[in-house]
Amino acid sequence: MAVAAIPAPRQLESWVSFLRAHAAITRELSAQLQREHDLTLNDYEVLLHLSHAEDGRMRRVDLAERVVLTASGITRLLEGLERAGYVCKESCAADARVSYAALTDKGRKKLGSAAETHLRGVDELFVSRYSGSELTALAELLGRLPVTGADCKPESDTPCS
Amino acid sequence: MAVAAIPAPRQLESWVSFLRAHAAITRELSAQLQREHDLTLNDYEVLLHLSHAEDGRMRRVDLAERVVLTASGITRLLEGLERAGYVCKESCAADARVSYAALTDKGRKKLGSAAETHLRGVDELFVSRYSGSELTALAELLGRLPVTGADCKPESDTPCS
DNA sequence: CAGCCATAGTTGCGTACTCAAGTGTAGCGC
DNA sequence: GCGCTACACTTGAGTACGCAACTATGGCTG
Repeated sequence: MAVAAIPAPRQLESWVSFLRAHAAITRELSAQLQREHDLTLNDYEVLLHLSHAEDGRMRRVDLAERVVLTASGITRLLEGLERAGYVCKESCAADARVSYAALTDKGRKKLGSAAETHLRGVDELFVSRYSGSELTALAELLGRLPVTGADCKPESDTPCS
Repeated sequence: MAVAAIPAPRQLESWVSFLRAHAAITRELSAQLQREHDLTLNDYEVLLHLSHAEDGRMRRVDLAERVVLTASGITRLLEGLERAGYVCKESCAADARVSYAALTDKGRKKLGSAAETHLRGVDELFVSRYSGSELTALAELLGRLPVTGADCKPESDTPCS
């Protein structure tokens, strides 16, 4: 019957904490970014990834994987960032299928100011609750988790060159 | 300027892992539940919380806090579960403002079968990646994170009695 | 009792996504 | 060259929320 079952065994506690904490923190951080900079948390993450990428640009599909969105999700997200002038579309000479999202100067500047807000928030809600060694441990543990159905795929920076 | 800044210091690694892992895992788990049982991850969580509650029912507002949704979010989510017959609305004799969400037999049964899928998924994607002591450590660490702007508030089971 | 603020819940509207179906291009076997 | 599957991306339709504004009730203070 499994009626009285629905077990909430000890091992699941961390899972539950994980769910709840994520929901609460990202909600707050997203609200902060929205209020102060009119950016989503995902918008911010996209700008951040672009800023770290070679030439400040990435293939849309790789970007999607980084922020764990679908192809269509990235299209719409970038739509907004393009409209705001933070990124622009570039095409690839070697492969007409791919188009890049490239960070503009305006976007880089925006990221700089949004980063202040965001880093403060992350620090307050996340980092400050742990010691240095705890953060290291946490990073190691969380790093084992899958990132897509096909698991981790940390580097895919061979676009079409 | 902060242009070259946008620091991705070591301490933020765990934060980034946290974000990505959550997005990837919940996406997969939600897709599983949707495919096999036509339930959202949040639907499932709500049924689960109800099943643990006294008399299988909770105030909507408490439920909202548990699953980290807003009041309106809970209203709409419960709308769906009520339509499906998994929960039903009950009013409170002592306080006409509150209404309960109560688990039906059908809902309990549904939860039982969905739990198999879900627990398998959680185990596969989360639990199995850690040892017992690691899980304990993780639970402790994640348990420190805030759950709302007003922080943790683990027990609020004094509805109107 | 009247007046007032807090609380529980709902509703309108906007948004950030997803999935499925479509377009255009690349690279393959022949 | 002609088809064929694979890929990068876009588009249409639908969904799961959040926020702000609303109603209805409760409890408090005079």
